[in-house]
Amino acid sequence: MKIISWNINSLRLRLMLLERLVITQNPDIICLQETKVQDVDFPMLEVQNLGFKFVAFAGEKSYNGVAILSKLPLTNIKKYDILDFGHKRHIAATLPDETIIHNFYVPAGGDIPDVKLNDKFDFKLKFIDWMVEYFTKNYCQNQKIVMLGDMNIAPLINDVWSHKQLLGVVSHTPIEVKKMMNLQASLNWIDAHRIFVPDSEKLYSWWSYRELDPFKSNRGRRLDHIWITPNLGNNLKKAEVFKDFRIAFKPSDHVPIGVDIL
DNA sequence: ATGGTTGGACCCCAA
Repeated sequence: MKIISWNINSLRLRLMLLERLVITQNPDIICLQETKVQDVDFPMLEVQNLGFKFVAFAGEKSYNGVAILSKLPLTNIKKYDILDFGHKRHIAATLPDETIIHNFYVPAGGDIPDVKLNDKFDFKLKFIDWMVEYFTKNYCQNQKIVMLGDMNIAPLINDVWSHKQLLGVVSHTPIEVKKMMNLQASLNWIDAHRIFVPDSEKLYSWWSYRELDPFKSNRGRRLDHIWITPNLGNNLKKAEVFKDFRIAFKPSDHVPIGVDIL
């Protein structure tokens, strides 16, 4: 089973790129963030024509929005309005083999890494706390969970182009990284991509639109993640980053990332 | 040290 996560930054604008992803990678499941489409305008026909019979989405006008596109039946679909901000940043569903998929779009957190000066940063930190509490309280033994999405945090030194220069930049500040480590510890989550790419190697999933030639300057960050519970560890066969999508025509600033799980 | 770009709505906000 191949599962892909992608912050698509407008689903309707990038249906052609989504089609390319489906044709080249043939995933069973695609989890999207920043769909930027309210539910009444969701391009259901287009998505079904790409082969996804089972679709779950939670969207709003202009901002946020998440979706799960699946070739396998989805049951027990859940959408949480985390911290009651009215933001569509979470959707979850259960697969036929009982594996649960949680798709998150964690708040970016604004520019100033200070909760007293910046409400958005406060929201981001509390959002991660909510995730920790949710998984701690709701986990049942032997449950298989895939938790993925745009976490908007690059936790490791080699998840950013310059650890030193980004220590004060929202996405790589010590306080966020600590929160993310708390979350990782909550269920002993496995960071799928770092099983295959050692911590000593640079690995990115996002490059700013403000770079003229993103791969030349290569000032990337790994903001997108796929984590699995330890009981899925032996089933994890591959983890990929589809870098080419960053230099496609009209790209998202994030590229799709994927895992193969038996 | 600063500004650079994009998407979607509206005359700017969030990223």
